[in-house]
Amino acid sequence: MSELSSRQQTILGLVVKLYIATAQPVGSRTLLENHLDLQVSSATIRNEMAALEDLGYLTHPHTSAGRMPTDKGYRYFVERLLGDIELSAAERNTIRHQFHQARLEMSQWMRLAAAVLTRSLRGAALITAPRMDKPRLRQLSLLSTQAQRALMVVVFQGGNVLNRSLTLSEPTSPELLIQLANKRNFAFENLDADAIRRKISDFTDFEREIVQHLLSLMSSDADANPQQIFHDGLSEVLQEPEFERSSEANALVSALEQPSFLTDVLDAPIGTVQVVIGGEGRWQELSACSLVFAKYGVEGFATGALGVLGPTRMPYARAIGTVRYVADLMSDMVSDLYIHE
Amino acid sequence: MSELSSRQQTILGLVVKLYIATAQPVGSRTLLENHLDLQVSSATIRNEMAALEDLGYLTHPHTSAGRMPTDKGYRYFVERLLGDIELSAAERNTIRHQFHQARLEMSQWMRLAAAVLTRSLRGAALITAPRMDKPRLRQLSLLSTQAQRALMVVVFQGGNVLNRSLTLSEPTSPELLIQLANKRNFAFENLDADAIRRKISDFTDFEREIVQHLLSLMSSDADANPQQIFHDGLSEVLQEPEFERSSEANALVSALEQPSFLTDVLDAPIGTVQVVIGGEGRWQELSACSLVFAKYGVEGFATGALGVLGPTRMPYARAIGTVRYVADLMSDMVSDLYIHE
DNA sequence: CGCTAGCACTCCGATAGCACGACTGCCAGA
DNA sequence: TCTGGCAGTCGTGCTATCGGAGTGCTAGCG
Repeated sequence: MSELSSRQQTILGLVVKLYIATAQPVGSRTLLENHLDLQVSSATIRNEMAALEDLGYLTHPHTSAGRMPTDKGYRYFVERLLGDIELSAAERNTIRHQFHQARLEMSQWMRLAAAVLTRSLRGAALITAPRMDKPRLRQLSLLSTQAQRALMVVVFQGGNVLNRSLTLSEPTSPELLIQLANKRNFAFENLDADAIRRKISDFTDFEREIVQHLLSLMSSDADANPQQIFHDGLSEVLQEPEFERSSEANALVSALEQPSFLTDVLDAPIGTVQVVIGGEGRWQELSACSLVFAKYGVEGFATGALGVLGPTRMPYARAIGTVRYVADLMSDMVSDLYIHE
Repeated sequence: MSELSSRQQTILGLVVKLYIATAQPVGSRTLLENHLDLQVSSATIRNEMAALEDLGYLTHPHTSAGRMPTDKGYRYFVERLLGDIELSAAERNTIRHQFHQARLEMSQWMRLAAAVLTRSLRGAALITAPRMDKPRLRQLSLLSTQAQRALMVVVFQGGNVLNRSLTLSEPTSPELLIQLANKRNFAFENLDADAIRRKISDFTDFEREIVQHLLSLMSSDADANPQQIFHDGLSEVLQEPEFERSSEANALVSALEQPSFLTDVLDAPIGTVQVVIGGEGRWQELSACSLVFAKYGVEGFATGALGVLGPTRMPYARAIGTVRYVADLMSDMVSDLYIHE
């Protein structure tokens, strides 16, 4: 990314901001009218704009239209021109306050996080539940439901609860199931899947059958335990002018409905906010969108992702600030709730 | 609803069918071309169409356009003109087969039901989890997580599992919690919320605190336990021509995002398939849509709803047949899984 | 050498006019 | 009671036109 003169940076920044605000291509004259403090003429701006276009930061929808940023232009803007992106103390307070009022429950917090992002950014909020990295067993229950059927309830260290109903290969008495659960409960307490797998040779065939189910439940295998992506605010995004044409809107909705899609996209180191602009070449469906997201949770323990999806013409500063703050809050939640002292 | 002559019924039926197939207003000549067996002239058809319009079953978008059905026309069609709406044996088999391959789990079945509806009807599928009418307790666990925090895991008769983390009013030892859970476990086994509430006077303050949480978890109160509505196939619907204009699409998406909205709509006696056409006057947002849905489950025990949302121009016969069949399958699932012998 | 003023040029979008085709409504006659 | 035919209505697609917004270029100024 070659260096831009200071004046080019200013102009690029102004074009991006104005375009974000108005959704209209901005011309040299319009730019001047909105920023009277620019001490140059419109002709100069035209020259600089042409230069920025040659460098790939701006485009033209057609000859006699104003300029609008390219994805590269947005990227430069986000990485180099974005100043202070901390939320104000007042905004932080409002958000924090809402979280403190909610019940101590992950699903509540997720719903709330989505609502906060949606409301403050007018975009679609996405959030995945935190997934445990190496879940360790806390308690295993087996309850008989029918002769060859049982319900397995597993509580993990940290308070995650999963359950699954099993079909058994042979009829089994309720007592036997309880007995088995109690036995394994002590033996497996605090172990992760690998440790349990190492013990598997000690078991009878029947025990092994049960333990296989347990292991499948504990694996973070996407097939066995599909990850729910909670989303909210889709209708907000669809109101943006770029989704007037139904084909654009459709691409977005389809993308969101593909369950695998977002888990592919939402991968980031924890603590940083990632920005994917216009699908960044890799995701055709997102060509009109940007995604601002962050991983939250405690690395190596339990992590999830949350973010906001909007048109490329998105208020990046606010988005980055808000996503970061909400992710921090959610991380606190995870470490508070899951890592009990 | 006044009586129509047999010829008027035929014509209304043909208009509805043709309009559903083509999404174009159908004129008298077009109707004849598609149904050469009609032994009348186009002029006669025009007369009958005019009569049907006077009676409110058809409209005109403008003077020189063909006719299209009104909501009243659709309703007449659905209630009086729809013949055999059983699925063919082959279709039933295909669907049943898919269900038998799935794991024995409600969430899996819901996902599958949604997928089946979406694929066979090209509409958005909606489905709520079965909610127990009077849940009876099977097992209660209390696990200590922090000094003043505990995790409550409740298994209901039938194998539903819910959990919630609690904040306690005073520090409590893990042992005490386990002890309490065990004690209540026996006392509450197989009781419903009312029966438990009747016993509440026997308890110490601390026990009462816990039991309050238990009761809130057992109540089907919408605030305490918001009902998830799973949906799929939204993008299919948005491809229909009536959602070209983004405002229509938006109304639909907003409606789906309002959590309370669908629980209001989806209320029906079990066993029958309900059809809501064009929002039926009550739901503004659905004015371009129809909703074909049914309640499933076992009345008085656990029930949910499932259905399909599409444009009013929807293939009602297929929709009603498919929704009914899938609802039946889901009911079997509920009685099989929840009411263990 | 950089900046500016001015001008020619391009292109979009809105508007109007026109011909075409689809359909209705109606009337007279079988 | 039905039908054939005809006049009338209205949307659609095509074309032409016009104004406006904005660019690119060039000559001239500091």
